[in-house]
Amino acid sequence: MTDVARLAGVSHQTVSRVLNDHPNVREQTRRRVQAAIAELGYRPNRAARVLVTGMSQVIGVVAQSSALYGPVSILNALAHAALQHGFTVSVESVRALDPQSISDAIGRHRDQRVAGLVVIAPVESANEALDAIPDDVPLVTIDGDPRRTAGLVTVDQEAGAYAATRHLLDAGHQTVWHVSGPADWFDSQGRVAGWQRAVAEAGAEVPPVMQADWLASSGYRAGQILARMTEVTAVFAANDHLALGILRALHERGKRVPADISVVGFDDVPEAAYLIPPLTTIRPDFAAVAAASIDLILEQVRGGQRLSERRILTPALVERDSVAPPAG
Amino acid sequence: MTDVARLAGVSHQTVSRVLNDHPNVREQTRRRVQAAIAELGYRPNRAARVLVTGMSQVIGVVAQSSALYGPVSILNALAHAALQHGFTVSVESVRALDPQSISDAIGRHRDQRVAGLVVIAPVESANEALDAIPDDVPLVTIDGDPRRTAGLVTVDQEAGAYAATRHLLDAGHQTVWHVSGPADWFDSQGRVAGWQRAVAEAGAEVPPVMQADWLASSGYRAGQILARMTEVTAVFAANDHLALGILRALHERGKRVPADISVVGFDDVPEAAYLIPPLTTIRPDFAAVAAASIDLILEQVRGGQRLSERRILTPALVERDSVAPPAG
DNA sequence: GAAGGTCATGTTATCGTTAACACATCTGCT
DNA sequence: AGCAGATGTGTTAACGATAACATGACCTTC
Repeated sequence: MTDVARLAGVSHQTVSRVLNDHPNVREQTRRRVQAAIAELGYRPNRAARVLVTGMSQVIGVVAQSSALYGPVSILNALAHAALQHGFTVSVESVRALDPQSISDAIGRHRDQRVAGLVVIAPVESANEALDAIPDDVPLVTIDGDPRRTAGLVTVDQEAGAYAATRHLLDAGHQTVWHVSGPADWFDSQGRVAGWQRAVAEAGAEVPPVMQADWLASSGYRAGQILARMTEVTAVFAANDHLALGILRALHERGKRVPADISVVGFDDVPEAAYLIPPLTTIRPDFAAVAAASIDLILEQVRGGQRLSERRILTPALVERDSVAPPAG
Repeated sequence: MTDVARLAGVSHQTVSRVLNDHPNVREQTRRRVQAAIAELGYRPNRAARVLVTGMSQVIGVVAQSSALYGPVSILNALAHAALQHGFTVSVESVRALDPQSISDAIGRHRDQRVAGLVVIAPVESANEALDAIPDDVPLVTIDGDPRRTAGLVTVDQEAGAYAATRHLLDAGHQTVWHVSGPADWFDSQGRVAGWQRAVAEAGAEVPPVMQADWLASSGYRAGQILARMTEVTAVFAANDHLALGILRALHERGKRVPADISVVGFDDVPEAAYLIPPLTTIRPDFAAVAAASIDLILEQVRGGQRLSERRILTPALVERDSVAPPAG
């Protein structure tokens, strides 16, 4: 920086002003400094800036490491959205969402002096660590506890589940079965709630929830059971991978989809359109979730205070070929 | 840090020595300092340390943002492997792997003073940006150009493809067709080469390559063509999602798998075992790729010089139900 | 034309850490 | 006892940026 200042014939402070777009610099001086920067290929030292300002241009993200489509899509979109505002994201992946792991990850972020924190906190056990974060750190949770008052961005799981179930009922099914994600995920809870509401509103009997995790393997196991029950004609799976496993189990036992049983998924993974049969599903807008999160966090960074605003995004139904009227 | 020093009754330099595990500190002093650190909840300021040492404990990773299973798995495993050595990874996701985007990402990493760089560089266009990196920056490329001499970690695409093709030939098929990934990916090129070698070695005719990308949609299109050609009895797909699309297209046109046509994929995504039928595929060890990369980069960080070592990992065949002898 | 502003720039102090060197105090050996 | 070398600790300077204040030049305004 000293070299740049010397070459441009100004003080280092003026260079700093040019770098930070301060208003009080003569146009001519600014150009001279910029030329010197370009000529020397100078790049500012972030660490020095962070040291003196006490804050980096980085958004810290905490997420569970997984290859699940939803979280991965959100992560990618977060990086992209942040970049458009001149920020970088730094992701701390945790193995499991226990309070200790989460607060370790948050600690590592705070050591880096991140400007704000985005935590993908889909389970209850995250709350404890979240509550321990000092109030002066901007915070947004994605898929977090709907009951918490902090900044929250999420897709409306209940509305999506309601739409999926409603779609099956509208096709003429008496009732709809549900294969759910892990019980401790808020996503699962919301989807169960939306499904129950739709079935109950239709005056139908609400079948018991079939508990699973998010993977095709557990969908397959649930499907094996569903295939044995002759009264089942419609299933809403909590995500597309579960649906994939169900499809396979039904196929194995000679149940045709959608002729014998209709299935709806959730997420609209890229493969959904190429399953046998193409899967009707619910599509959340992950890019919008990310954009809203970055928006909300930057508002807090600029304002210097916590915001407890919520942004809830409604997902859309994508119709394909896995739903038909019941056989009878 | 000054507070800690005062509480422990030592100088700040001694605190620094305790923090960095310097040998010349009396055991008793060390304990006193550690107690003070714990009592005050002191955490060192990374930025100050980076400023003075000129290097952070961060490994910079450059990857294309995508939800593809392979890259995502590697990313997660990299973070985990780095953490075990006290390092953090920082990922810069680029939209496309053009030279400009890559060198921007590398520039952002260097501004942060990363200790080393891991670039997932599966296409030729990455080379240009890679060559522009100064020699004193530790560098490892994953899935990079096999012809480059820099540190390289990759799975042996050719061996995997050879095993897949061999497996089909061993089942009795006259020849094997191949649906390939994008032509500019080294992964694709390696898989094509392995497939060709196996077919040629068996003295069979090598069919033309069917060009696709990595997505189920293009697998579906390729499958529609394959299904029309009565002589096709065995297909090796460059990845599992392609295979998924192929499976669907074959099913639609009344071709049974594996009775009429056998299919092998690549990657062993978690859903592979639950396709219709369960997919025989090649499983690369992504965790091992990540571990080798971190290993190799840390060796360079410690040694202070570039290493042009290569670590090539052989993937394994996973047999399921999508392969059978030809019908005739 | 003197007072008071604004504008453009420079000077100095500071952020929190590690490096380099200086200085005691021990240890073991002759 | 005396001295070399190890051991433990303190002092000072630096890393590269921004903040806060100081300064001088140029406008207004009455």
